[in-house]
Amino acid sequence: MPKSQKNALSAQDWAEAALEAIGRRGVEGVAVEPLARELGVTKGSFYWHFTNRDALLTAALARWEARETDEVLARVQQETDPRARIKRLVTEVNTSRRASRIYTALSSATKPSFVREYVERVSQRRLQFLVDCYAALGLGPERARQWALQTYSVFLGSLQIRRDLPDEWPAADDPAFADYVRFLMVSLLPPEARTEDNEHNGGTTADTPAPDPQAVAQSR
Amino acid sequence: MPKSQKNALSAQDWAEAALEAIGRRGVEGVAVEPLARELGVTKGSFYWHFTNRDALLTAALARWEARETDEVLARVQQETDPRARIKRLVTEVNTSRRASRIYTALSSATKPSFVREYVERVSQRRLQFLVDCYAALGLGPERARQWALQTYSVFLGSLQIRRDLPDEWPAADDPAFADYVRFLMVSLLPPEARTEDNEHNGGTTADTPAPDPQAVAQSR
DNA sequence: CGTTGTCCATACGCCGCCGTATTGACAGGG
DNA sequence: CCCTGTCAATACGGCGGCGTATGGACAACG
Repeated sequence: MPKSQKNALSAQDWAEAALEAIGRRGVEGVAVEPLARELGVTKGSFYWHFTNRDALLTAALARWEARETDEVLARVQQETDPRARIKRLVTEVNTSRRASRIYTALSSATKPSFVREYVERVSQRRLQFLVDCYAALGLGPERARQWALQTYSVFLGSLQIRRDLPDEWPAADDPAFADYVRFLMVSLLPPEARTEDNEHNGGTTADTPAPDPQAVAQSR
Repeated sequence: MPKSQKNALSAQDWAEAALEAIGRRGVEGVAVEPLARELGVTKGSFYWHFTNRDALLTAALARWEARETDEVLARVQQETDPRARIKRLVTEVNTSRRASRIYTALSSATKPSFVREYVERVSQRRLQFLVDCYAALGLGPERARQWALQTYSVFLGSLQIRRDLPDEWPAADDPAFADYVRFLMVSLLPPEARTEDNEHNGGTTADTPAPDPQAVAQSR
């Protein structure tokens, strides 16, 4: 069974290109022939790797779901203190313009109906993660849910504002950005847990030894 | 110049149908022939009222912009107290599922490039309205902007959550909804202005005599 | 009763995309 | 060598949507 016979494309390459197209042109913009042109090949290649366009979309969605749940949450979970985790999630909004474009594109997509399932699962896991964070701060289930919904709203709304009003949003390197994040954390943490305004610990669970491997920047 | 010769369609009818299609199938879903079928006519009718598809989209967008700025803000401005206005804006999220679907569809649209201009103007005016509300509470420009950004994020994020996780969002008639709104208002009002947790006044500007004409419900 | 202007139906050519069928290049393994 | 399996180019039919061209139908008005 021979393998790479030169510059052979893989199904993963197609799925990644599909994700890129989703971010730039929306789900409807994932068309086989234009994608093939961008990859420097023709449809003949595509229909060897996939049975049809829907199969490509499912592959892309599976990739997206993996990245937006396991990987991101694993990164955030390096922070052990719930406050630091929450702050980390809020700042993660500014990590990738591309990721936010893909999310909003998928969220507003309707045509391949199975897209909604993926969006729902990813959102569900993100929200549950926040609920757990607030529960770890000692809040009851109802209160934790309310705080989590509020924080997740800010998270999603920030994505939207960055897209609709890019001029109103401070760049990640702008000092106003750090100011705004500090401001947000005051509203997004219950008063009992508001011991520090920075990513230091407070004493509810554990310490925060993570050296912040993935930084905030890379935006714009 | 004869006018209505029976059940004649107007350009407004087409624009309204286009808006409906945007909400249900996205901007790409605004196709002339399917729309004509839904209206019980053929393309011949359309190309009498409009020169092409882009003209229809601009008409629909103009309609949308008028409704989402002047009309909504005029309604909210019936509240004279800034706190009541802010609360009103937050609860208005739940007035119309249709309006939120149209907004997210437009926000994620890319293909007719002029769509972005409309979205930007509407977002700009909404945010500015919030900035004015917080300025009326006595905050300085920088603080008012931070509070407004936070509130607008919650506003937009709530739209998104209602769409992505409909089961996690309390219905407008659910008592949990009123609970959540009260909870939000605590975080969304600066401490100095947090005199009441309800829609009563506090004494910064004037009273709140509006009899709440458009209620919250109609959701789901 | 013809004329004029409004509103719509029908028919056509075009283009972009989907999916299939067929053929071909090219690498390894026997 | 040839044979098999991998990856891709080409060619084709079909469909749905856009825009045009033309020809009514039908009211109002003289």
